[in-house]
Amino acid sequence: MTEELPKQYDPSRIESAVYQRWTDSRAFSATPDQREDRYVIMMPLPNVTGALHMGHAMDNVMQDLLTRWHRMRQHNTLWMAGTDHAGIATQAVVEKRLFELEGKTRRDIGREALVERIWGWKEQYQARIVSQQQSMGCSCDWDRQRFTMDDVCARAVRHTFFNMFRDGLIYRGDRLVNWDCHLQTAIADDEIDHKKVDGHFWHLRYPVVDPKPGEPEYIVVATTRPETMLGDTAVACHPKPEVALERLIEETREKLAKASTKDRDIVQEELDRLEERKRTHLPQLIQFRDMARDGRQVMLPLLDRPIPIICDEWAKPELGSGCVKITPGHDPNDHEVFGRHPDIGLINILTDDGTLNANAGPYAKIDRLDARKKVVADLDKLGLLDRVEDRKIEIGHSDRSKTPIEPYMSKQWFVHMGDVDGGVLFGRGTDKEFRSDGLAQAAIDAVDGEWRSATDRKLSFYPDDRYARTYVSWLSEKRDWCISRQLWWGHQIPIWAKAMPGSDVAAAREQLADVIARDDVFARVSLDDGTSVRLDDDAAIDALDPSERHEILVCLLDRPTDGEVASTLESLGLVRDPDVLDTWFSSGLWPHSTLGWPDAATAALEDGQSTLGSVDGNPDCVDYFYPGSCLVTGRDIITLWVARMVLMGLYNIGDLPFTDCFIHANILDGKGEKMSKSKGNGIDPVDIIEKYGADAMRYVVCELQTGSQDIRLPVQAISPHTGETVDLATAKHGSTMFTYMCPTSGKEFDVLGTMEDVPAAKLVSDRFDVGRNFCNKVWNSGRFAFMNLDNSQYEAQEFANLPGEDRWVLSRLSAAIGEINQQLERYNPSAAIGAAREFFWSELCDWYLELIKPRMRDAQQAALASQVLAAVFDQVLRLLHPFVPFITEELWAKLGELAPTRGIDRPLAHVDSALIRAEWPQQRPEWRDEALEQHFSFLQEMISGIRDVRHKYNVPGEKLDVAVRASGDRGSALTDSGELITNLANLASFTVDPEATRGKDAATVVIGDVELFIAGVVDLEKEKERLAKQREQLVKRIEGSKKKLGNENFVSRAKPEIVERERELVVDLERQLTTLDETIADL
RNA sequence: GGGCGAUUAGCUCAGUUGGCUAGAGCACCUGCCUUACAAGCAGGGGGUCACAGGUUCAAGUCCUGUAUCGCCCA
Repeated sequence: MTEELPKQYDPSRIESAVYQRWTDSRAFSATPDQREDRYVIMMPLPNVTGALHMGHAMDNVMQDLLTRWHRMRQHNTLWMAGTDHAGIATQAVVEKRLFELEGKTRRDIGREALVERIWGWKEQYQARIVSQQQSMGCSCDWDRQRFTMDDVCARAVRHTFFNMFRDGLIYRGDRLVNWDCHLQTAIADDEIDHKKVDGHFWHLRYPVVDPKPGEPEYIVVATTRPETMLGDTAVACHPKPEVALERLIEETREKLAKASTKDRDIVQEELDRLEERKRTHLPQLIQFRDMARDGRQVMLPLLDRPIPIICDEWAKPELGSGCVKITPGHDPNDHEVFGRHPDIGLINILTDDGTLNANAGPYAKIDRLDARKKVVADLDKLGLLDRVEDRKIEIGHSDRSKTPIEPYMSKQWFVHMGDVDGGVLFGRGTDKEFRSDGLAQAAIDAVDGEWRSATDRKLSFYPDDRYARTYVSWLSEKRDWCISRQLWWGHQIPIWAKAMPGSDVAAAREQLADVIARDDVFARVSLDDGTSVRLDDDAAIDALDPSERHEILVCLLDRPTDGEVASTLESLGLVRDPDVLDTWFSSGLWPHSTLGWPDAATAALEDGQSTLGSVDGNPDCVDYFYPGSCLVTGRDIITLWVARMVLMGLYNIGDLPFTDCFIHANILDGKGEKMSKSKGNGIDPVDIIEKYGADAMRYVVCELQTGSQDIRLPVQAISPHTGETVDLATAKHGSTMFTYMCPTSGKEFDVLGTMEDVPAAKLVSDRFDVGRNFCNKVWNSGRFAFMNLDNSQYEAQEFANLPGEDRWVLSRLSAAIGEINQQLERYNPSAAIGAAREFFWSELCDWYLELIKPRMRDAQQAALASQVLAAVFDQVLRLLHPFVPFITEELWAKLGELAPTRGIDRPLAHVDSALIRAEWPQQRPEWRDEALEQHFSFLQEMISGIRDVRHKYNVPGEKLDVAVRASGDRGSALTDSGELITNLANLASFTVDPEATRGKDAATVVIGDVELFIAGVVDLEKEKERLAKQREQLVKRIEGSKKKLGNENFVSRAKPEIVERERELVVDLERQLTTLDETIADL
């Protein structure tokens, strides 16, 4: 026998050693081979901005669960790990730190030095993230780890960019973008946080140029950003104010008719206002319209620039004066107006850093927010400030710098998402090549339509398909994707450019002839209207307008090219674009870039990494592991990332990166706020693991993952002053949002770990107690098993000859395997682990282990009992392994020492391998025995009944005499189970007799059709009371059922089997009532 | 403003196509240190399924509205 295990499970004693065994034996590594069954999960790459919290732990545990499950099913399983450079986020963190610690900006130290510092930050956090993931037990193939900026990924980025540029899907254009003045970069729509703040609505007067008699002297326009008036190029009024107003009134009437009593007053008020407005304002609105048609102008104050009055539906006749100022350079809606009226022109008044430029005249070089005050003051002085209104306004703030976003015209690079004439070719040059209308449309079809890839794949969302709608509705907008960022950290755009008049283009083309003839170079000439022509398209080049300014854009395919070709380009005056690509451009390629695409054989690997090319005649990694299986993530990045991966995968390879998208819950804190490190409510999974163990953490996380319902995890801090736990949902804050008061010591502590003078607290949650308890139970069931497996031998057994309890536990085991499989297939980890727990704890531990204890003490019976125990325990460890891998692997090793061969009718496979690679349990339908299970339920009910009486009459430890009145099959079955009942109910004697009667001091228990008489315990009054209570409940149920059956409609309309079931129930209940009544009468 | 969710025991959550007495864990109460496990065992109490209507023989489940909370988009 091996050394006895300690009574309490101590995860810290085994976890790192077990993990070491896995990595030493290369248990996680995946290599292409001849297996058809394969399973590939690409980790949603955490970004290197900071350490992981419990939200990431959820994501990682779900992936590890699926990975381990499939690996045990003997699929060739790859879980690809890695990290994301997260361009703007990481640069912002490092810049912020640079400023805080050294008082320097990025411009002070320069591009190269900043990028070097960011690499340093990345190394630090990547290592931290990987160590966190390893503590959790993540079984990724670490040898294949990638980083979105490493050589393999960078090459994929370059190839994709090149191909898209060649196909005309990437273009450069002047666009209104969301500008972060602090970070000085464009940011994507989804990086903006809309906040409601107290603001003002300034009403400004623009004098009418040469007003005719009866015309107003000025037109009033309103704005929340008065400084933008410096960029105004028009004032707009509605082309059909009378129609627009009438329509609004009509709509409001309809709304009123449908309004609830509560809203009625508000809607009525609005209706009154509109009707009043029609009476008072309509003539003036019509007058404005006529002035616009007449080509009249207003004088833009401060700059004294005449600007036209135009008609456009963007003007709202129901609001303010009915006229609106048009600032195409600094407002997206106004920019659309400009699109309809290009003649008005567009003026940019901003510079990159948010100060005004020369177009702002006297306001140049002033910050926009200071200029706002000055503009307002100056207008006021001129008597042109009509009034100022206080108002809640919504302002977009940069997610990264937390400063207000400005709409800003700038040259940016875009991916064309919409449909293209002639369509887009996907998977060019592969055997999966197909054509679709456009990039977005292909990604929509992947989930929404009849479309299937060449390998018959489509995309589905689990466990709730409603997220397919989120995905489709976002893609349906087909908005072009701005992929350039004015940052220094990221993949620099591989374009060299030079602007020149059309007349010079032909000459430039001659100079570049050798370069553009190369396969790895592609050149275009960008035209003013945003389109472009190929530089090698002679006819198009000759047709260029010689007086227009054009820009030659040369794209280089690969980094090795850059050296020689770039110097040629630069000698000709072309300059490399300084911008970098949006992070999602590289992470969108993740499912194939990591595998070595476009050419696995030549992928440049780092030391110690597994090769991506083919080995021993097996396929290379791209061919074998792409398309993958499942993406596991939270719902917040469906649009950001899932959609991008799909369209990039389709474009480059012609197939989906995965077929299943498993959307799991987000982890919230006790107050219902999303967990985040920067909010101070983020629990570090490592703190949980230190306190409870990795398996306990995993167990609870699995149990929490039900549907896509978000999960509340009450957070407690461990006070650094007293060591006690403090619930953060109710604790009082200290001097800041991130500090709390320790109730006992009255001292302050910090939850971010960033304050210098305040001690930091670890964050934990008592929700993990459950997991720790579960692991301890598993551990102790192991202790029990090992104590009894001394002489365990394997000998093939005939299932039918096994004792009842053995057949019962094997029947239940088979059911549990089926249930666990089904729940895992449905992406319901909570139900899966619930089923596993139910079998392990409530059936195996609570009943089976208790049942075999007497057999274990009997030398004759011990051998068989321990053989069955070893086999069942083997299966339990396998079933639990994907959920709680460390403890099961440890116990598995011990089990192997004691019972090297295990099984019932045949030896189980893989007993000598590590559990992580052992075969997943097979269901044995022939072991299911429903009748036996029913008999056991009956026994369990009887034993509970006896225990209840024992408890009620306060005879906890005494051996009792029990007689049962039962006959026929039931009687003989009970006779057979006599020993079992005697043991579990702790009886002195157990007799079955069709004629048994209640002794005068016996308590009675009625279960179904039998009566139990428990001798020597009864207190007559108490017994009457107890039975009367039972009778009352019984009568209530009978009445309920009879009422149902008395209902004509129920009998005629309900399904026959439902009615029949109800009838049987009444018969059964009434029989029980009769028995009970007899007993009561007897008393 | 538009869309999607949620509301079930003190807490955190399950509850399949409507159909037996609405479940689990934690917490609580009672009794047990029974030689695997007190991080355990045995027993128990606790719910007008947010509210109001409707459909149905039958509603936690389906429909409509209301309230509160959350998320996404504009």
